[in-house]
Amino acid sequence: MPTTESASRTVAGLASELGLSVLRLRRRLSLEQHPGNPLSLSQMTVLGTLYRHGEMTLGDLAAHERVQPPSMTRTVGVLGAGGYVRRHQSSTDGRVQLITITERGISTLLADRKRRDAWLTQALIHLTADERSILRAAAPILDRLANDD
Amino acid sequence: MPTTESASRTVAGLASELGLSVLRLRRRLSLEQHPGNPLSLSQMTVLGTLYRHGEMTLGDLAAHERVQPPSMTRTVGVLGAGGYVRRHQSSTDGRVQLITITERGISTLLADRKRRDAWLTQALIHLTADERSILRAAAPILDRLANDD
DNA sequence: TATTGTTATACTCTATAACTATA
DNA sequence: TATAGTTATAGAGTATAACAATA
Repeated sequence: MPTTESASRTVAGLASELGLSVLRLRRRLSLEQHPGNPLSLSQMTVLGTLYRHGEMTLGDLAAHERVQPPSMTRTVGVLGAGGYVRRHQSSTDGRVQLITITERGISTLLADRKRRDAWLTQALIHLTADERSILRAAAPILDRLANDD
Repeated sequence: MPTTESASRTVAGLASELGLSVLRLRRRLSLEQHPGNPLSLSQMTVLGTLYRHGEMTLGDLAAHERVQPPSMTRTVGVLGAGGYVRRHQSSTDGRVQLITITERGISTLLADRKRRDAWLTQALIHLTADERSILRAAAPILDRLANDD
C-alpha cells in the first residue's frame, strides 16, 4: 500500500497526493466554515477578488475565478441582491457590466473571514512553527498553480 | 489592498489565504482533470482510500472522506455499478456493508491518476526544485488539517 | 432502544446551449 | 459578424429527514 510520503517522491506522485489533499481540505473547509456564515466560500472568493482588484467586468471576474460567465452571472446576482456588490453599465460599452464591492460587502468579507477561518486557525495553532512556515510558503505557490496558464 | 504575503503573516491571515488557494486549486483540478476520465475526483478519493486501507465499512468510508452516510451510499452505488468496488454484508453484523476495491478499480485508479495528474505534473515541472520541495512538505500537512479532529 | 445503512428530497455550484443587446 | 452577458436547463456532489433492518 503506497503512502503519501513514498508517492510524493516523484513529480507525478506529488501531483496525485496534492490533488487528494486539496480536495479533502476543501471539502472540510466549506463544511466546517459554514455555520453562521451568510456567504459560501465561492461567494467569498469573489468578494475577495473585488476587494483586491477594485472594479472589474463580469467577464474578467469569471476568468479570474475560473468559472464560466453564466456561473458568475448567478453569483454576482446573489451578491447584488444581498447588497454585497453593486453593478453598473460601462459608459463606453453598453454590453459591459462593471462590478464593485460595497461597504457592506467589505465589512461582511472581513467579518466572515474571521469566523470562517476560526477552525482552520485553530488547526494551524496546533502545528509547529516550522509546519506553519511551510504552509505560508506553499499558499502562494498553490495560488500560482490555480491561476497560471 | 492586502496581498497574499502580507495577510499570511498572522495565523488567521494564513488560514484565510490558504482557504482561498485551496478552493481555487480544487476548482481547477476538477475541471482540468476531467476530460477522458471516467471517474470524478470524489470517486477517485474513495478508490484511493480503499486501495490504501483495504476493506472498510460504508460508515467508516463516509467518516474518512468526511461526508454523510447517504452521500457515501450513492458514491459506492455508482462505483459498484461500474465494477470498481464490491460490497458484501458482514457475517457478524447484518447491518454492516463491507466495501472492497476490485482489480478493475485498482487498475482504473492507477491509470486515472496518471491522466488526471497530467496538467498538475506539467504545472509542477515549471516550478523550481525548491518550490516543489515546499509542496512536497506541505501535502501531508494539508492532509492532516483535512483529517485531524 | 441504538446503530447501520437506504430512500426521498432538495440545495449549491457548476456547466453547455441558445438567446439578447451592443459594437 | 463578433463580443458581453443572460436565460434556460441539466448534472454532480452534497445535505437533512424519515425509514428499514439488525443488534
